[in-house]
Amino acid sequence: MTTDTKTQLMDAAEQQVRQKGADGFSYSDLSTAVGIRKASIHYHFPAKSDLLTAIMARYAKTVMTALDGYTRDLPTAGQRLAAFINVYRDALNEGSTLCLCVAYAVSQEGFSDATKAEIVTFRDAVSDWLINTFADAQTDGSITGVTDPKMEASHALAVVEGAQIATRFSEDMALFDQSCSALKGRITG
Amino acid sequence: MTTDTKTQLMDAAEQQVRQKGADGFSYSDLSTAVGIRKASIHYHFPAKSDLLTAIMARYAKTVMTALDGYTRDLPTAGQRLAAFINVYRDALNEGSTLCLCVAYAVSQEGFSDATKAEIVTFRDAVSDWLINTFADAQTDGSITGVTDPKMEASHALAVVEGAQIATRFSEDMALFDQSCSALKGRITG
DNA sequence: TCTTACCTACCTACTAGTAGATATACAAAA
DNA sequence: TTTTGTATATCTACTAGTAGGTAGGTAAGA
Repeated sequence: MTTDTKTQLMDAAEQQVRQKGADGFSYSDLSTAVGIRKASIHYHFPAKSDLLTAIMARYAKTVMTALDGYTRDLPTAGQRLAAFINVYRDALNEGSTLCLCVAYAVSQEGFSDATKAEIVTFRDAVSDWLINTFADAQTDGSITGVTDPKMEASHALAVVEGAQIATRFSEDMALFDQSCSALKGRITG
Repeated sequence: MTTDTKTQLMDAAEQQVRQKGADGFSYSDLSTAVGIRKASIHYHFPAKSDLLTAIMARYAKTVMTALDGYTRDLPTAGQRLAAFINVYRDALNEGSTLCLCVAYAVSQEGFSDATKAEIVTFRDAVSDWLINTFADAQTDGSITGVTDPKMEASHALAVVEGAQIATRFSEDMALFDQSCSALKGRITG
């Protein structure tokens, strides 16, 4: 099965952004990666900001589909939180790549409104998912000590994103696990 | 009192890195900010990597001096942890700037060995400070539920750095406080 | 007179982006 | 069936602007 050029471009761009940031790659890099002339990329994505927006939108869709899948398939809030942590663990690739959102955090100022909007929408969706998960935990008791789901949600997101940054420097996945273990330790079922 | 050019350059560079990342500013931007010709910057910092290394080293020194001051002046581990969280809170400037370390995280791959070494040294120093703080908490009881100081240290660092990222997008300091409140809530004295 | 701290003028390499030609495929009209 | 038209996806060749960095000169102070 051959992947169409547009998808190949998005794949390569996402990879590069997560490795080096939005300012860390060029259309020239991309053309080498995909095997297409630099100018041809502009056919699919007229401006770099279009590409940046497109990969953020796709990333949001992919992650939210996974999270919604956990809501459907995993019976307890604790299991869903564990799965959530694993999404951010897998995104690391042994420290070589970051979650797209973390990678976007630094360059954020130079982004187009469309890109920024896509990021905010994604973060809100993840937040809501976490709030629901912690609210469920209050009912099913699968996570200890939950009194404020909203607070727990922003705390949990900070932990996994912060753990990514730490692991990025150490290139040791054990540090990610150590950073998250206080959160994981509260899962009882 | 007039600040010397080298310091002015480092001040401007640090500001820009924390706003836009290491790839987000140029010697040209810097020359405008400081009022010196672009070529003259090379007199003080022959290569951009020299400047990047210098501001990381200075930042590390400043932060560690502050933290060591807390160890000296603040009687309980709880008070020291609260002060630590505040360092990362103040670094945010309402969401417009990040801690230099977080700002460096994305571009990290393209850095010189000297710059990387400076980052690692700094992170190790902060880690050690946190480990000592949590170890003290086990003795003075000023933070609840501390059983593993090393684990607590990496957890706490992840929380404050992750909280910075979240706040960066929302530009609402309340989100930083909310993300840290689970950690702060464990301080009893 | 040597050092410090700047300058002008320049270089090469790369950036995003544009213009216009071309090859292919597929469908409607002659 | 052949011709014509059109959309898709690519190409070559180019632009203006910016990147980091260098060469060599200059003015002031120790």
